[in-house]
Amino acid sequence: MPGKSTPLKTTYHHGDLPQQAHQLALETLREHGDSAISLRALAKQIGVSAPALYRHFIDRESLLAEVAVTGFESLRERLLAVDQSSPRLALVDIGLVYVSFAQEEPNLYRLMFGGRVLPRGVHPRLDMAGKNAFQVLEDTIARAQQVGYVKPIPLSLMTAAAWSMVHGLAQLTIDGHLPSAKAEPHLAEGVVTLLLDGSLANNEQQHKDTSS
Amino acid sequence: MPGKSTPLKTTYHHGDLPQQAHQLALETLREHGDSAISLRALAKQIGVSAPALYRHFIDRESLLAEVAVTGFESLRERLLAVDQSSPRLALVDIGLVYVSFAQEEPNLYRLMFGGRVLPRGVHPRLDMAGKNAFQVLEDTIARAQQVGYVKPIPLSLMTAAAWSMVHGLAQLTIDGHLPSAKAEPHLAEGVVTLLLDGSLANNEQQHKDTSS
DNA sequence: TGTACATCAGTGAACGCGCGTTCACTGATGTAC
DNA sequence: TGTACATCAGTGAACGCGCGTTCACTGATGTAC
Repeated sequence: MPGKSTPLKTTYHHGDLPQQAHQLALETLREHGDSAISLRALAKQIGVSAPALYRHFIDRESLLAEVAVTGFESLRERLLAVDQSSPRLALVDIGLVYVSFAQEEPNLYRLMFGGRVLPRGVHPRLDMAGKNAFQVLEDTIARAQQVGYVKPIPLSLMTAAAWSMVHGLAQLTIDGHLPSAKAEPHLAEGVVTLLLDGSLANNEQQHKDTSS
Repeated sequence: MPGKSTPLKTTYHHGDLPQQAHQLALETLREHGDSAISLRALAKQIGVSAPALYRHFIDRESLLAEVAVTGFESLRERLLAVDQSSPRLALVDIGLVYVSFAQEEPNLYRLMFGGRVLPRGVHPRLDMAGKNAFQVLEDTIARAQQVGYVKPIPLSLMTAAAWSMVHGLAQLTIDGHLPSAKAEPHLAEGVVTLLLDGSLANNEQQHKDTSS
């Protein structure tokens, strides 16, 4: 029965346990949230004994941390895919991609940013992955600032403001405090452009943006 | 032994169970987060049997909901206490008070807005309490708009933007993604004024603000 | 003012559950010679 | 190419735990007359 999906193998060695556990944990997370992830249940579904998982994960929390890490990596990739040819549009798009990610993966997003389950400073790889994703946002702002598009105020303040905005918007919509993307398709766009064109944009000075 | 704190009573009736349970739950939440709240542990600490709590709370979740409700009420009171004589200053202060609340009560704030533990639509009183707190923010923006201080764009959009900003800033700082208020005392002020003076403020038109 | 009685707020015992994790182990795999 | 041996990836059993919740109950309280 355990060899059902790999009928050629006669051995009881699974061969793919860590990846499969990771994948199943992610699916459970998506459907039922992080608190529904249990090593015993995972092992049972995979068809393996629970202690087997301890060959690959130190404990439950480090499995969660791994899932969160890949979450940050996938967020980072999406952010990197944004067209950077126009600093202004890039900023808006970064914000929208960010919010979309949260809306498509609410439970993963909550795990990544929830704070309760995986506090900062405990899993260095996780902290690093978060930083890397965040870095894409900061780089985009820095680029826009070099080109004169955003106000000449400290980059860290600017970034904090932009990040707060998209993060807050993401959280409030996935938690049902603000109308969802379905109910109000243009809310995110409105909010993000309001922030960027208002707070960040340097309206008192002609900038050398290369976009149309 | 159970009558230790109320030595005059000879009866085993507690008399104050719901309030005391509520209070102790709040303290546990503050120190260890919502997942640490258990009815059995609560009852044990109070010196009462666990089933006794079911005289006053339908289940664990409704106790959590009650705690969250009082959280919203206390947030609302703090927001209402803000000086409203100057629309612009009122807006900034509302934002700062909001963020301070989250920083002072991170676990309570997470319970109120976490989304995982208490989803919207399940506890009507909770939803209402959240709405009432939010309303203070909206009213403040509306007032500023009437006076011409903020841009003439839809109130709901404006409110969503302002709320996203403060909520995001709150979450990111309490979860350690942005420097804490201790490390960067002026971050919140900078971010909030950046938003308000930039995105919301109507810079192209003289407004009739009554402040200095 | 006294009493019968309904209601209320507790009790202890128990159900049934799932969890993370450790232990001593066994069988499979890979490697050095 | 064959073999001894270290290492690796699983196993079943068990530890110890706390949880939410239900049950039938008892003793206290409040109320109608």
